[in-house]
Amino acid sequence: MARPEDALVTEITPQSEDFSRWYLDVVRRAELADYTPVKGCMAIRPYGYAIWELIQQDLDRRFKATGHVNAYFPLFIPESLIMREAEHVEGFAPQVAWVTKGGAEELEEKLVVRPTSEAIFGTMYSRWIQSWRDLPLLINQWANVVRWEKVTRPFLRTTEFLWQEGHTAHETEAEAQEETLRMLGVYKAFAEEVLAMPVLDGQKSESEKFAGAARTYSIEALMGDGRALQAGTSHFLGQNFAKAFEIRFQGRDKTLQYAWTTSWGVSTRLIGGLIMTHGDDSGLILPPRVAPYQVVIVPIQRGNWQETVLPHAQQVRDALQAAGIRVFLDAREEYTPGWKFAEWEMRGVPVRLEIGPKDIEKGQVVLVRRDTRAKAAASRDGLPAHVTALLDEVQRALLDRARAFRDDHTSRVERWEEFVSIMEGRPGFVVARWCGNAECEATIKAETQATIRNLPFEQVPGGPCIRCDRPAITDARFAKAY
RNA sequence: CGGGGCGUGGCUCAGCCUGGUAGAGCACUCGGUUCGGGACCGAGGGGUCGGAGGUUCAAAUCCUCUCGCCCCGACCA
Repeated sequence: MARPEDALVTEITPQSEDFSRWYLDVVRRAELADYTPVKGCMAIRPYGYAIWELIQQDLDRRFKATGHVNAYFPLFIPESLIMREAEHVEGFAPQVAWVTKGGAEELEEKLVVRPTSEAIFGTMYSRWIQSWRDLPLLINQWANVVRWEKVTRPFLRTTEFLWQEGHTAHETEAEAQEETLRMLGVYKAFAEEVLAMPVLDGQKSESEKFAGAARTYSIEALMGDGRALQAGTSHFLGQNFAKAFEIRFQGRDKTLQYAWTTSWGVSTRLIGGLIMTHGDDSGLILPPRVAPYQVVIVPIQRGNWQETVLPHAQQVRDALQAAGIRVFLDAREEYTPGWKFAEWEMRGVPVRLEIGPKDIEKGQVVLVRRDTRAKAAASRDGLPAHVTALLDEVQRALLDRARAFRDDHTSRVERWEEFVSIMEGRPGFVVARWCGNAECEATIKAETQATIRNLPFEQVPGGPCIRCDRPAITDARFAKAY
């Protein structure tokens, strides 16, 4: 029996206080991350980092498949470089950490700890790009960045975080635009296929776009408490950064032209999204494709189990491992099976495999799904194929469930009163017509806390703005956001 | 940065109002019995009560300052 003092919040409620308490509990108890003495900075623990590694591997394959290569750029950026793009500085100035001393020496020029790397990429690209033959230049880096946030929360917003940032330069506007949307598509596919996290892709409003970008696109996911999470962004930078950093090339027509650039990134925030999309009262639920352990084997330690049960458990482990399944045999003697069940549920392992004397007699094992807790015996003959199929099924079921939840909490709204009542009560995405006016957007935010998450690509034309009754120019997705 | 709450063994907290020998549960260590949903018995170890200053014969407790965390707002991946 679960002891009451060990239970999580008994029900995941949409009230943000309980949900956020639940979230912090899961992060800590699933051993994903922990607070450090460094303000606003967390330590990602090995289990949490293993999830990040799986995310990295999969994304990296997708980046390579679309022609990108990895490189690494400096952590420090001289003040003069970051100052070159006016909107960019203005946008990031309140959030940057400064280095003013090196050893005992006061620095002649202050350095910022990169909040993002457009400035240094731009500087290097200006040296590397001379001719249209040098384009496109498609580079990604895996790095840490620092943003001096006022309020932090593990994975969702920390002072320092890990991410990947792709920076590309192109010959034409159309090519750069195509790249921007291509990478948004990569993110969407990754989020849905791997994280089982359905997302809505669209364009950011002017007020929400990246500082210095011409256009920003995002994917937005819906968390269990009905708030939206920006899960990835892709920016069409136009020639803004090319002009600021003098990224010029001689074109096919012999004229000197500015390149068209893009940048795009996702961060360890995805792990926060994963937790809040799939978790339940027993803790984390990991989609198999990002589960460090896809199967945990719990041997039933009865009698002389080391000799009667353990060899069978090892054999099962080896068979699953040979089939490419990430499996862990939990043979720790100091914990009872019940304790291990709860522990691995907390940590989100998609499938638990129990094996004890009864099973060995019958030539079977017991498989338990984390997402539904459904328990079934399975023959040891053909087990790897069976488990592989089960993992695929769990992966699919998680996406279906998350999508059903998201659709359930997405409504199209025509009347302002309805908009307000949804934001007050059951939260979620609200799709409504909008005039395109920034003040109107700000008013909506002030009155309801809802912001425009993005503007859908598919538009339903006509009609007045949801708030101000001026003619709408676009549909917009609204939500309270993290 | 505003408004509210909280800092006491690793964790969750009681004790504070009304000053007087630092507590509980869990976790941890050792021994034994257990083990198919967070086992049980016995014996142990561990805290200058976030920090600094003050009041007092005496401070976890009262006062001042400070640091940190959590929640609600303004800024953000």
